[in-house]
Amino acid sequence: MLDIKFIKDNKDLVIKNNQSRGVDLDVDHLLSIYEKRNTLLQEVEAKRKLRKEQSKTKPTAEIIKQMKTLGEELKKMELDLKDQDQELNLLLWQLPNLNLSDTPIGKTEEENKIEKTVGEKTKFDFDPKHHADLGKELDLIDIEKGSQVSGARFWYLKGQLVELQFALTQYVWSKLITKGFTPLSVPNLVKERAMFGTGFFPAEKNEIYELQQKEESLYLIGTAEVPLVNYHADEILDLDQPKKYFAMTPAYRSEAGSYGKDMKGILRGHQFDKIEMVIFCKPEQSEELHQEILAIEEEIWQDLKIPYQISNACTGDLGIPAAKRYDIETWTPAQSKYREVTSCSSTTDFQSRRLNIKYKNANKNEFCHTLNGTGMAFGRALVSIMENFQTKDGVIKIPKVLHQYLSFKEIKKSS
RNA sequence: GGAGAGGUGGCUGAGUGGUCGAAAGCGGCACCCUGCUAAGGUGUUAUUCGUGCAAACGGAUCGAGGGUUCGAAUCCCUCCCUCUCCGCCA
Repeated sequence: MLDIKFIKDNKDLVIKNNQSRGVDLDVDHLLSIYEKRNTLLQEVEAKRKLRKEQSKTKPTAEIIKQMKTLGEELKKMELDLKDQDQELNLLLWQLPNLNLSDTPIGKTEEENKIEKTVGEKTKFDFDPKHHADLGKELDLIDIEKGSQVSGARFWYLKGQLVELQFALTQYVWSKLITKGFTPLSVPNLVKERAMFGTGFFPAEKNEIYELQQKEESLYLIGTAEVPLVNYHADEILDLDQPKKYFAMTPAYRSEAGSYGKDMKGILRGHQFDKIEMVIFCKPEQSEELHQEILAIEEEIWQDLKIPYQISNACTGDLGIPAAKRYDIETWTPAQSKYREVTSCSSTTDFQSRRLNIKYKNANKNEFCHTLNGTGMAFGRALVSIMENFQTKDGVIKIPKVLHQYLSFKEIKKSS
């Protein structure tokens, strides 16, 4: 969320920023509502003052009569005020974060900027198989059973592939511990406020599963970012050292609007396991820490020896809360292209303002910055390994860095 | 699931219809005093919104939202949360 006063003082900048992101929102209208609201607010406050003064003493019958009509007027005005506040908020909620200066301007992901490419695209002297086929042949992925039990975009992973995921978990886990991150085990169901606070609502509401209860609905997290960032909601933090957390959770995504996309294999499902990092820091540290998160993500793919490229997401491809985002895309032989496996964003003070997360500052407590990044999205990591490490005989080699966690060095057909 | 008790400022905790944004204590900050490994004294110390260059002034906030009332921390309703006992349970 942006500061309404900032919007007022930097109208042109906000309009330009919206345009760059393809967000069509009438900022003039928003500001006029704000003006209207403030005028009304002043009138309401004047009336409240009157009432308050009279209420300090026992009033006469005459005054009680007057106050009664005043009360009725006030009630109407307060209702109006509430409407205007709601209208204002509705618009404010939709405003995207401000771009950082080095976020490329563009409309679609086609215009994302490839910052660098690392490693050679894996070469095969045979036609590399699709992970879905490998998964079936080696009895590692059962998509039919998944859809039988839960519907499309669900699956079962089996045997050594699950062991491989477990090895990846241990590997990423210990790496993040080494890097100074604190592991958290977090709620996977959150209240509406948590979703609003992190910026998934209202924009991406259709992507989130809702669990209706008696009264207040709960929502299944699409990423551990949500409970991690909300962990410090309404707090004033001591940020002499940035706070670094990570959590492993399933990520639940309804994938509304991606009908027919990536239907083969396990690239896109309603549920996948993921390790997510989140950092709380002072504003002046956030750009450096963003690079740090990216460096950790890179290190992981380098360790695994999987070729990748880094993409700096253009304005049109950024989510509402992000000011800047890097994606790592690994080489996916069966599709002969780079596919997103991680993403890390700076949300600057967008989330902290919504969630009221401040840090101790000399004169005045200020909103902190929040950053998030994928440690590992296991589904797509498994795809990368399966496809890049396959051999002509239909065997999947295990990356060296994982050997210490496993009792086997390759996955082959059991005879 | 059954029965009960609660949610007040950074913390503890008083306050059951008006003079309460709220006693007192602790903690924090400032100053004073005293020369000894520290104690005492005095003052100050919530958040947020609006008007204003500012000083300042005003509104709102006692878990959240509604209601009753001329007036609500206080009464009523709903929800959220915490705690205790019983039951159940990974």
